[in-house]
Formats: sequence, structure tokens, C-alpha cells
Amino acid sequence: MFDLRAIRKNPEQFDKNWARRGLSAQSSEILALDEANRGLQTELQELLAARNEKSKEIGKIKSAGGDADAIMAEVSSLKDKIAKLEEQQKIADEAVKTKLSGIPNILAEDVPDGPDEDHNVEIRKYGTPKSLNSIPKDHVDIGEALGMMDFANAAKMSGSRFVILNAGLARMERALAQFFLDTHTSEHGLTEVSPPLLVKSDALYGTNQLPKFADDLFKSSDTDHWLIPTSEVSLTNIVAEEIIDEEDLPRRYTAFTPCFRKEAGSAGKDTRGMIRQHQFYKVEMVSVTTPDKSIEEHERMTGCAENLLKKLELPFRTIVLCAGDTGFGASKTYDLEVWVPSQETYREISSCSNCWDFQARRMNARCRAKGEKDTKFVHTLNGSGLAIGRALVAVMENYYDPADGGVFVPEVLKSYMGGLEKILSC
RNA sequence: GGAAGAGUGGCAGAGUGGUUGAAUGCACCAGUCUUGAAAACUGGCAAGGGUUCACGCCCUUCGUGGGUUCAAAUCCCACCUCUUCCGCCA
Repeated sequence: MFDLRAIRKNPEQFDKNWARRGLSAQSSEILALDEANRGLQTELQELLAARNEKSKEIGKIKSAGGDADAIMAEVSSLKDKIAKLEEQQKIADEAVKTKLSGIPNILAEDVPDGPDEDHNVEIRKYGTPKSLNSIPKDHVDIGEALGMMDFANAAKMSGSRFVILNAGLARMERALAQFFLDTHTSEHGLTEVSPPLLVKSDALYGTNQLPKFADDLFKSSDTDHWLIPTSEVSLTNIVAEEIIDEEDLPRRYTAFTPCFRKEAGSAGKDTRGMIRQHQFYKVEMVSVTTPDKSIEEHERMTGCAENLLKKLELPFRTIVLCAGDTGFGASKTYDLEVWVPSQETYREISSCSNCWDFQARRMNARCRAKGEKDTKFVHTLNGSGLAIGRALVAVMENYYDPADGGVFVPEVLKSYMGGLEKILSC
């Protein structure tokens, strides 16, 4: 959502920014809708003012015991006009909102140009991918050989894109989640939250999954409940409709939850293995800041995610997404990509976005400085810290021991796995 | 799921058809007093929007959406949320 007054003031600037995402000019259409709406609004308000004034007069006359029939008839005659105008104005208002809610966020200035993911820019790299002399096994081969990863039986009950983990791998999944959460709460200063996994339409509108991306969400058929595709939805909506004291910001949340996605648009993509599932666990980070602090917070948050991969000693790189690859609600996004040996490439394991005031406007989430009258929209940020399924894949493949088909337990996970050194088939 | 009650400004809490956007208290802000603080006193204090160069004027909002009326926080309907009781249940 956008500040209409800002668009009125600087239409070209908005169009220029949207053009970076490959969008045609939008502002003239927006402004036309806006103008029509305001015209109707002004007209309507004049009628309402007249009605209010006359009604007050009637009140006065009546309480004085007089006869107000004449004025009452007069006001009565305004009724139809008001009703008609109200109807028109509502439609006009809806039109503006619908138009605006379908347009992506303004990009930060330092987002690199480019139409697609091939133009993303690497900004940091950590660790060195192991050189392997044989063709590396992928996590599916490793997991099935261990007898701890079962796609067939998952498919039997749930269809494709589900998995059953057993024994050591199930425990490692849990260990990763615990390790991430503990690191966030004890080292990064985030507050752990256990939020709802089912949310109402309004919440999804606030974090821009609706109305545009309904196709990728699972929905209850008889109630207004949707399964969250990420706990960004639950965590960010905590501040919806709130006015927060600036001194209480930033707020930094983290949650460990399952995430549910239809993956409607990715048929045939990553069909093998755990990379892309309908249901997966993720530890999420969400920050809510004052407008002047979000850029700083974005770097901090990305650093928190990177820290986890460093502690796991997994090779990764950090990229900044180019204009064409930056998501709908984000003004700037860093992706962390972890080395996946079987694919001999880096794959996304975290995405950290600064949404600026985009979600805040949709959620009506504001803040106020002490002693000041004016409110401002907060800035919201979200990032994975990290996707558990993909982290498990990365650990399995990077810590695989071809000598016995086992998987070494990363140092930082050992305490979460009862001191276990290595997962071996039983 | 059934029954009863309730949803008003940051909080508490008045208000059952007519200058009520809303008494009062607390909190908060500014000032007076004080060496300073407290107390006391004085004043201020909802959000969003339209219009205006501006002062200002106006509109909307008392859980949400409809309705009745010249006029709704106040009456009617539906929904949501909360509380209590009953039922069921991890």
C-alpha cells in the first residue's frame, strides 16, 4: 500500500521505480481513480454537513417545544441523494484500494537493476565448498540408505511433496530448530514466540499474501482460516492496528513453526527430495522498527542468519536480489544461499527482506515518539533464520561420510543430540 | 456446540434517541510553585480523511457490517471477540 499524497506529489518518481520491476506506468491511472474518489467524497461530505446541521436545528426546536415539520421534510429530501452518493463513493474508494493493493513495493535505491535471478549480485561468501572426487550423493540417497527418510509412505497418506523422517534425522531436524532458536534468543536478542498457525484473511492481506497470492495458500473450506505459508504472517501481524511507543522499538521476534504452501506455481520444479515441500519447518525472524532504523536492522537481521550458517560451518554466500527478482512486498532483499554438493550449486536457505512501510500501511501499524502528536508507520522486516528442511539437506550432504554412509553431527548440534557424533544406519 | 453477560479514548469508567467525539479518574505533556523532586494548582491530551496559501472549517470512527430515524454510542438484525456456566475434548 502506498501514500497517495506522495504519489500525487511525485508521480514520475513512483513510475520510474516501478519500471525497474518491469511495470508500466501506474500513477496516472491511480491518480485518476483517486481524484474521482476525492471529488465524490467532498460532494458527499457537503451533503452530510448540511444534514447534520439541520438535524441539530430540529433537536433545538423540538426541545424548545416548537414545530419542526418543515425542516424535517427538507432533510428528508436529502436522503436519496446521500444514499446514492454514498454508494458511488464506496465504489470509487474500493477501486483505488484494489488498484493500490495489486502494486508491488517501491525498491530501495541500492537494489541492483536486472530482470531476473541471473542478475542478483553476490556480496559475501563464506567457507569453501569441498572438492569431491566422486559424484556426490544427494540427501535423498543418503537419507533412504540410512533408513531415516521415507518419501513413499508419506506420499501414500499425503501425496507428493511430503516426507517422513525417522530416528536420527527426525532428531536432527529438531536439533536444528532448537539450536536456531537458542542462538536467536541468547545471542541475537530476539524474543521467542509461539504463534497461531491458522490466520484470518485480514492478516494475510497485511503481509501481502492476499489478495494476489491466494493460489499458493491452503485454506479452510468452511471458516475464514488459512494455514500460514510462513510465520512472518503471524509475527508481523502482532503489531497490526497498534500505535507503539517508539521507545518500545525495535521489536524483534522469532518463531519456530511449520509452514504450508501449495507450490502451485512450481510444478515440476525440485520434485525430488526435501527442497520444496508442501509442509516444512522454519525458524523465522521478524523485526518492527522506526522508519529511520530499518536499513540498519536489515543488515543486523541478515547477520543473524549468517551467524547460524557460520556456526554450522556450512559454505554459503549472501546475495542481494536485483529489481526483477525482489518479491512483491520487499523494498530490498538479501538471500543466503547454502552450498548443496549434489547440485554443485548454492541454494536459497534464507531470505531477509526490508518491507519498509509497505506492510505497516496495510496493517495500519504505527509508532509515536514520546511527547509527539504525529504517528508514523513502522517499518517491518522478516527473514528466515533458517529454513529447517533445507538446513537439514545442507548438513546431510556437506557432512556426509562416504566411508560408511553416515552423517557427522555438526559440533554445535551435538549437545542437542545427546552427544551423538555421527548418524549411522541402525 | 448450548445458555447468560459484556465490548466506549493509553488504561479505568460514565453515558439508553437531539450541539456527546463523548463526563470523571488515572496515566501522559507543558506551565506555576520549589535549590531540585514530590505534592498542589493551571492548561493541554484520540485516530483517519476532505478542503484551504494559511488560521480554520468540515466529514468519518464508541467491536465489525447492515437496518430503523430528520437525527444513533444509545433502538433493531447479523457476525466477531471476551467473561462465566454447561457439554465435548488434546
